[in-house]
Order: sequence, then C-alpha cells, then structure tokens
Amino acid sequence: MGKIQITLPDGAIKEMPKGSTPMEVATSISEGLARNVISANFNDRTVEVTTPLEKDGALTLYTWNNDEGKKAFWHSSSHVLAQALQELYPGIKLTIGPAIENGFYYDVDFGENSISEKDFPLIEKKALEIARGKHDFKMREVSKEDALSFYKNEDNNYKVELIENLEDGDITFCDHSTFTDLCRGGHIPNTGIIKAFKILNAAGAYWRGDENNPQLTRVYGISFPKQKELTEYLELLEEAKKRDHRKLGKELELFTFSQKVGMGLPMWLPKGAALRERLENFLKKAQKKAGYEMVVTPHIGQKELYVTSGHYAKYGEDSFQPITTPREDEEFLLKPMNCPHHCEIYNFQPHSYKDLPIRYAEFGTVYRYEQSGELHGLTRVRGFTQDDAHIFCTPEQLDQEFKNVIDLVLYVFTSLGFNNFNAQVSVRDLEKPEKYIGSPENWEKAEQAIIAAAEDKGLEFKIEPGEAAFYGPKLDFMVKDALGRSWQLGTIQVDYSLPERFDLTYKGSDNELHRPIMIHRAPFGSLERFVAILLEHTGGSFPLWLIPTQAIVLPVSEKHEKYAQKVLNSLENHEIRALIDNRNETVGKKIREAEMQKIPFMVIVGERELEEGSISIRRHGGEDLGSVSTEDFSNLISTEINSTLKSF
RNA sequence: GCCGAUAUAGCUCAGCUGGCUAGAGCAGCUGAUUUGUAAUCAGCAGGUCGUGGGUUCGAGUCCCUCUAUCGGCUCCA
Repeated sequence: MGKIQITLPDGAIKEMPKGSTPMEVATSISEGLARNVISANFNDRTVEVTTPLEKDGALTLYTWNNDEGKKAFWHSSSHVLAQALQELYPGIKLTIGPAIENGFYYDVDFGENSISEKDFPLIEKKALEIARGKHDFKMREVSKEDALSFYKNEDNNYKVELIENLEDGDITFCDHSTFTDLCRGGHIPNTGIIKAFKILNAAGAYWRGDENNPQLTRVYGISFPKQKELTEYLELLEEAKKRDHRKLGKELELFTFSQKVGMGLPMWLPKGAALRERLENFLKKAQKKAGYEMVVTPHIGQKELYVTSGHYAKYGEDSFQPITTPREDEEFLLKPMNCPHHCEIYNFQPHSYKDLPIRYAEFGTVYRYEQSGELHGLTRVRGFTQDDAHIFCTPEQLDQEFKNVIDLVLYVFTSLGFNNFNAQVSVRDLEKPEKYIGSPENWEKAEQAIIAAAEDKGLEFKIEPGEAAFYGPKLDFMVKDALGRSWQLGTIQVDYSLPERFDLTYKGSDNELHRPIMIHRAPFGSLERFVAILLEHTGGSFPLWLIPTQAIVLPVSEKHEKYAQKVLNSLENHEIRALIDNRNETVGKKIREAEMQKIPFMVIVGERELEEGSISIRRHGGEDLGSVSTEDFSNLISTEINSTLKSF
C-alpha cells in the first residue's frame, strides 16, 4: 500500500495511505472535525468526503460554517427534495436542482399538474422522512449510453438533453436510498445530517432560462442541520420584510402608486419630493466641482431621433408606442433615455478639441415600458429620473475622465453609507452579436478601457458577459436589497456608437475633424431605485442631512406650547428641519410616535426648560442627551452632518 | 409577457365548511383629561368586501373575466 502526501490549507502536510478518503483525513486530524466535515475540495475539484484520494494533492475540508459546505448541504437537500417530489407525484420529470445563495431549488415538469403552498407541508414531511433514513450519497460513473437509456426509459427528455451535451466518460450518477440523479457531485456524507427542511415557494421558470422553452415549476427550499437555525432564518426573513422599501415608503409618507395613474408610475409625496431634492442638490454640488454643466431637455422627442440613436430599431415595438399629432406624418416618443437629446445639444455648435471634455448633466425623467410582471416597488418602474450625464471627450482624455467618474460614484456611495457594493464590468455576450449596435473593434476598445480604468483605480470587480447595454459596455455598481436581491445603482458606460450615429465631431489640433467618445454615467442610477435601496439599507433612518424631519418639538402640556413654538422658530432659524407636536396627548405617546417615524431628535420642553430657557434632547433609540441650549443643539447637528457628509 | 398566490375601513388584520343590519386595533372627529422620555379615557363616524359576470332561496365566502399587488422566470435602453 503506497502513501500519498495531503497538503492542508494551513500548509501542513499529512501522509496518508493511498486511497484514503477526505473523511479519513479529517478523522486523523480530530474527531470533532470528522463529525462536522460535510464536503471537500481536492486539487480544485469538489469531491465527496467518501472519495478515495489516489495521489498527492491539496485538500480542503468543509463544514456547515463554510460557504462550500453549505453548498454541498443544500445541493444534497435538492436531491432529497427531488426524491420526495417523485414519490409524491409519480410521473413528474426532474430537470436540474442546484444550490443557491440561500438554499436550493429543483426545476420540475409536473405535466398537467401543478403544486401550490397547500402542498408544501406534505412535501416537507416526506423530505424529512427521507432525510431521517440516513441514506448515504454514492457517486458512480455511467457510460453515456447507459445514462441516456436510463432517462429515455423514464421518458425524461430534459435529462436526455443534458446528457447529450456531456462527454462520455465524464458522466456520473448519484444514488441515495432508492433515488438516482444525474449529478456532478459535491454531497454531504448522508441525508441524516439534514434536520430541518422548508419549502419556501414555487414559481414558474423556463427550461434553460429561455422563454421559448416549456415552463417548469421551480420549487425553492432551504434546509439546515439544526431546527433552531431554520427558525432563526425564517425570523431573519421576517425582519427583512420590515425593511421593505414599499412598506417604509408608505409609513414614512415618501411615495405612492395609484391604479388610476398607472402601474409602475410612482408619485412622490411632499416628504419624498423634498428628500429627492436634497439628493439632487448633493449631487449637483459635487458635479459642479467636477466640471459638469446642467442642461434641460424635453420629455418627448421625434421618432426620427430614436431611429438615429438605434433605440427604435432595438426596442420600438416593446416600448410605449409613439404619440401621434393632428399632423398625419408626425410621431413622438416618450424618451427612454437622455443621451440622444444630449447628443443634439452637443451638435448645437462646432467644437474644438480645446472645448473638450464637455460634461452635460441632467436629472432626466425617462419612460420605459417594462413588462408588467417585472415591476417592483420603486426599484423597477416605468417612469423614473436618472441622475444622468454625458461626457464628450477625446480618446486621450477617456481614461482620466472615466477614472474621475469612478471617484464621483465612490464619493456618492460612501456619503450615503453604501460600503458593501459589488463592482461589475458588464460586457457583451459574444454569442449574441445581434443584441448590440456598433463595430466589434469599438466594443473591444470600450471594454478594454473600462477594465483598465477599474484596475487602475484598484476596484475589485467581476466581469459579467451579456450584461452590457446595447450600445456599449458598462461599469456597474451593484447593491443588495433587504432580501439579498442585487440591484444596479451607479453605472458608467463607454460609448463609441452614438457619436457616430449622431455624427458628433470636434476639430483637432491637426485641423481635421475627429469623433469624440461619449461616457454615459449615473452615480445613483435612478433616484427611484437609489432611494428604494437606501430605505432598505437604513430601515428609514436616513443620514441626518437627508432625513425629512431632523427634530420634533414635544411640549409636555398645553402650558408649554408657546415656548415650544419659540423653540421651533429658533430651530428653523438654525436651518434645522423641525416639526412640532402640540396635540393634546401625553409626552409618552408623542415620543412613541416620533420614535416610530424615526425622527432622529426629540426636543422636549416643559416647565423645567421654560424656566431655564433650555431644551431637553432625546435621541432616536432612547439616548437622553440632557438639557442644552438651542445653539448647542444646532452645533451638535451640524457637527454630525459634517462628519458624514464630506465635500467632493 | 409566463407560472403561482393575494385583494375586506386611510393603515394592520378577523370573518370556520355560503345563512340575520360585515368585526377589531390604530389613524380621524367630538368631549373629558394638562400630561416629563415608546400607547390617558369615553363617545362618534368610517366599508358598493379590487372590477364585471355567473352558480344559489341566499355570496365577503364557490366558479369565470379583467385590474392591481406579492414571490419567482424571462426581460431590463
């Protein structure tokens, strides 16, 4: 029996008999580890803990506390789910069942049947029953021929399709209990580790993500090694729902929708409109320093404008349809973006290279006919305002301009406390060139320019093929909402196409005409989506500089109302956004309501304050700041604002 | 657009298997109370049960249509 050298993550080398399993390696380290190890990685390949190791290599052992361990746990759970479904609904066709960030799903063709929430408890019961059987997961190699005949025998065209795209010799099945599934591997040792099992929801999903394919039922589930962890997870979900921007937007009276006005068309209430204005002013100030100039353009444009830009050919039929006029041959479109208008502003006069870069900014409201099922609160709407700007520059200026924009976006994000964003370079899908306009050479140049600038700035980013805009690649700043869904906020895009389509030029030092490059950028992305995500991140406790009401004056009784009014005036003179609550209610109640409205400071005035000419401050959350003068309070507020809101 | 679910007062929700004038809390209004750090008390008012149709002696409840919303999928200029 030979020996093999196993290198562990800490660099330690273990000598094991050839054919030892990861589980045996774990046992040799400690029994505790052996009890907890549920998956392993050997030489960069996920292996079963029961896979014999035949050669030297690097081994990483995973437990429930690693992401990889969870992945194996949930992937294995999806096998159990599949078995439960197959036993409960004979004749269904299984397709794929991967682990996801939180849990797993299985896509199933239920044929004529469908399942709904009412069926979940039964499925859960069945799955747990299977889990308790402590069935081992066993991988085995299968020839392509056998694999195909297995699924043809089951009349499962989906698995057959999957197998047909696999190489013979690279096909494995996984068995547990009486259940067999086509599977690449990465399982926990046995089903018994799964102690808690919950079906979260069922939804339609197209086979292979293509809407021309049949629609399957995607059953989402989650599982845990302890019941307590499931309970905690469900509580976490409940907590997250409390931070839903749609709920908070209503409670804090920021925005609303109306069936009469139309779906996906938000309306900003006074408090929301004021908050929006503060966001706009904040960005305007930074943009002014960065050399932008504001422009204003109309909400509609002639159809011809969008034919030129390429929008009409690309999205005409799926958009809001043209607006007609008494003149027969006249058609206007609601603007889906601001760039065509800004291009025409650029064309207002001839430009010299000495004029560039030119930076036109506009809070431009655009309208896009999003599919009805896609609308989502303020994060996905049909009418929204982009904090848009277009930079027209020379090829030599592109790199610096792009980096300046990255700085601006990062400034916006840090000012508002978004520290955990993901940067992504969204490039074209090389297999679907028909989705994009512009020459491949220009695309290549633009993609390289973005990657180079992002690298130079030391940004950590992922490259996402297929996520580009139709006219150019983008650097996107993604932020997650309360439920962990990722949304694009800030975006920076390099565009060689529109300058050509609009025949934008500048006279170079060589006295020849040249083509400028365009950078599209929006640090917020859109005010609607930005406010939505900000709401979910802060739970409505916005930064002091942004929040609608900074302080509320609470007179203890009617006797103190006059003084309270004086205090209010004084606060307003110090430019503090304050309200007064002089209802005939107890202080306790007023405090409770101010707390629920998330007002940062409660200014309590009663007999004591009246005599001293002072005010008492309670902070949101309960902290008592004691008795101070209005001036001290005002200073406290400005100090706090200045500490979070640096200038650009 | 597709799959599944939901829709009762301004808000949050009851209303079981169809059966008298559809209930509660909060908010609102009126009155009493004059309050010291998360809900003072009492009274009043408020609903064509999302829309349109159907089944039935009888529909908030069952069936269908449409609309909107929610969770996904697809899409996302």
